[in-house]
Amino acid sequence: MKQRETTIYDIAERLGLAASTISRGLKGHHTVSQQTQRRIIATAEAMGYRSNSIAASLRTNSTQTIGVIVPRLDSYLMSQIIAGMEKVTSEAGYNLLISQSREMAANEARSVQSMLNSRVDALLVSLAEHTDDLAHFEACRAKGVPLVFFDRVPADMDQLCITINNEMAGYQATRHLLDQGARQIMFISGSLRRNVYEQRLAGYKRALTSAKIKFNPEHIIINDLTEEAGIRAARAVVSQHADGVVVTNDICAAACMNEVQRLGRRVPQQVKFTGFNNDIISRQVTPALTTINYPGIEMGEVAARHVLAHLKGNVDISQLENIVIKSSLIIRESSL
Amino acid sequence: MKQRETTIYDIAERLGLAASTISRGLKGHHTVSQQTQRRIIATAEAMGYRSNSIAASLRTNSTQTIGVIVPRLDSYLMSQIIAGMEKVTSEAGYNLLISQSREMAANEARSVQSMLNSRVDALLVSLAEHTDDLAHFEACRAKGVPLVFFDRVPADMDQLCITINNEMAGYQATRHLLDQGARQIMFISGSLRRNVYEQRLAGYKRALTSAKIKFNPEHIIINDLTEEAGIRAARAVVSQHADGVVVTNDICAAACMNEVQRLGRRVPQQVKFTGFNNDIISRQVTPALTTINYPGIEMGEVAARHVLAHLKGNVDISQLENIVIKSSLIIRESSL
DNA sequence: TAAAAAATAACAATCGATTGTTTTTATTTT
DNA sequence: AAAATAAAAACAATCGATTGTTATTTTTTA
Repeated sequence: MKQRETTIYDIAERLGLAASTISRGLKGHHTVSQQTQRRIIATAEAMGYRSNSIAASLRTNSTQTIGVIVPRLDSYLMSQIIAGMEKVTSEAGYNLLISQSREMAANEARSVQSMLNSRVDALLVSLAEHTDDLAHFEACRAKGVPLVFFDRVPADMDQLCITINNEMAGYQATRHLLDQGARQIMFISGSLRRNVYEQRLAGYKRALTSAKIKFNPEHIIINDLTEEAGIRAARAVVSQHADGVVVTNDICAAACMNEVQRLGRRVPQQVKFTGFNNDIISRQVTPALTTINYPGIEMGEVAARHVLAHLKGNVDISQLENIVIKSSLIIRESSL
Repeated sequence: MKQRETTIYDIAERLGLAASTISRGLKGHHTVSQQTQRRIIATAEAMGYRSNSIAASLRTNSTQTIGVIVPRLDSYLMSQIIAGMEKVTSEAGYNLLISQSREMAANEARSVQSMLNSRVDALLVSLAEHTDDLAHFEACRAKGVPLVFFDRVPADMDQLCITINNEMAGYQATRHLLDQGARQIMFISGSLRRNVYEQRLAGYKRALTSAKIKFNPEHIIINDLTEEAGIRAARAVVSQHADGVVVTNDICAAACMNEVQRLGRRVPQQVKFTGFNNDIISRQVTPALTTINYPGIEMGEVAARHVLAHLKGNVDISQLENIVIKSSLIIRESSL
C-alpha cells in the first residue's frame, strides 16, 4: 500500500506557482527570488515532500548510482573493498548498486545487463572465476558507461584496472621463504584463469629461478582457497616434504598451516608459510602468519575516486591503463 | 559521453508499429500476435535495445530495488548476511542498493532519506550503534515502504525483526562455562544500546543467577569488539583473575584469548573462552574457540524472502513481529 | 515618464515505458 | 453475405522532475 507521494505539482498548486518554479526554487536557482525560495522550501517541508530521483534520473539521464559486481560478497577482502567504495561514493552523493556473480560468468553477464538497464552511471567490476568471454562488457563501451576493473581484472582489455602488483607480491613471498632457507616450496592458489593468481604464480616462478631452483609442477596446488581446501592441501604438503608453502589467501593458509601442524610437522621450523591479504586471521593464528598486506579499503577508495573524477570530467579513465596499489610483505613467525 | 539509447519508439518507427505494441510485444502480452512478437524481439535485438528501467519505474511506481543499510560493510557477519540477501533477491529479479551508516545515526538517517528518494520498494536495516532516535524511519511508514530490521533491531517498534535468540545464546555460552567449572566469568561486549549485546548480557546474568553466582559489574567490559579492544581487555581478564570469558564477537575473542595466553595464562585450563558468530577465525585460532553459531547467510535469506513475499502480497509483514533464526553453541577446545 | 534592462515566473516540451480505451482488421456465426 | 465476435494494433494519457524559451513584473536608466 504505497501512498501517493507529494510532488512539485502539489506544492505548485498550494502556492499558486508553476511547477518549474518549484523545481528551481528547491535547488536554489538564482532565477527564483529568495523570498519565493523560502516559501517553497517551507511548504515542501510542511507537505513532507521528497524528491523523486526516478523522475529526475529519467529526465537528466543520470542516476547518481554506481554498479558494483564482485565474485562473492561474503569475503573479508571484498567487503573491505566495497566498504572503501561506499565511503567515497556516499560522500559524493552517489549510491551503490551491488551484486555478486558467485563466480559464474552467466550471473556476471546478467548483472551487467541489469545494471545497464538500471542506467548506472558507471560500473566497477571484479571478475568471476569462470569468466573468459568478456563480450558482456561490450555493451558498456557501446552505451558509453565507464567501466573500471579492480582486483580480478581482464588480461587484455583496454580498460582501467586497479590492482596490486601481484607478480611482485608472489615474488616477495617466495623470495622471503627462500631467504629463510626453504627449498621445496609449494604454491597453493586459486584458478590461474584469473590474473591475481596467475601473476602471483609468475612471481613465484621468478623467485625460484632467481635462486636457481627448478620449477616443479607437482608443487602447485589449484583449489578454491577455502578452509576445507587448505585442510585437504595439507596432506600434499606433508607427502611432498615441502619446507615452504606460499598460499594466495590467508584463510586457506591458516587452515592448511594448522592441519600441517596437526599432522605432526612443526611450523615454521620444518615448514614455513606465507599467506595473502593480511586478513585478521593472519594475526590471530598460531604461529602468526607472514602475509602480503592487501589494502582492500584503499583499493575500493581509489577505484571509486577515479570513477567519480571521470564522471565529473576531471579525469578521463580511457587515458589510464592500470593503477597499482602498494602492497607489502608482512613478516611474522610462520616463516622465521 | 553517454550514447543515446535505443527506445521502443525507435523500434516502433523501424517496424511501422505503435510504441505500445512494442512494449506489449517485448513482454509477450497476448494482444500482440506471435508473429509480430517475433519481429519485435528480433528488431530489438538487432538494434541493441535495452529496456530503460528508470522509465518503467517512473510509470509503474516500483523499482525492483531493495535498500539495505548496515552499520558497517567490512565485517564478515554483515557480508554473509548481505550475500544471503543478494542471492534471494537477485533470483527474484530485484536489485540491492547498499549503504553503511558507519555506526552513526546521522548517516543512517541520510541513507534512509536517500533510499526513499530512490524509491526503493522496501528497506532492510541493521541499526547503527549510536541510533537511539528512530524518527528517521517514520518516513517509511508514512510512505508505505515496507521496513524490516535484522540483527540489530529496535527495542520498541512495531515492525518485523529478524534476530537470533540473543538472550538464550548469552545464557548458553555462560552456562557452558559454568558447567565447565568457571566461576569468575567476564563478559566482553559491544555497546548495550543495541539489543544484540544487551540481550546477551541478560542471558549471561540469568546463567549466573541460575548458578547462584552474584553478578559483579567489574566483570563487564564494553568496547568496540575489535582486535585491539580484545588485546586491551586481556589485561583486565588477567588482573581480575577471571577463569572464564564470554565475548560477543569471535574476532575480539580470538585476539583477547591470544593475548591472555601471551600474558602467561593457560587456555582453557586457567581461563575458558567463548566467542560469538562462528567466524572462520574461531576454527583456526588455538585453542579452537567455543562459539555461538550465527547463521548470517540464512538470516539474510530469511529477511529477503519475507520482504519479497510481502511485496508479492503473499505475506503481510505488519502481521509479524519477530522471526528468530536458530543459533546454537558450538563447543571447541577453548572452553574444555 | 517612457524606454531599456534586469529579475521573476510561467509555458511547454521532454525523458521512455506503461496501460486503459478506442479503432481497425480478421474470423466466426447465422 | 451480413452481423456478431474475437484478435490485433493504434491512440493518448500518465508517471514527476528538468530546462530552454517566452511572458510578465519590477527596477533602472536616459
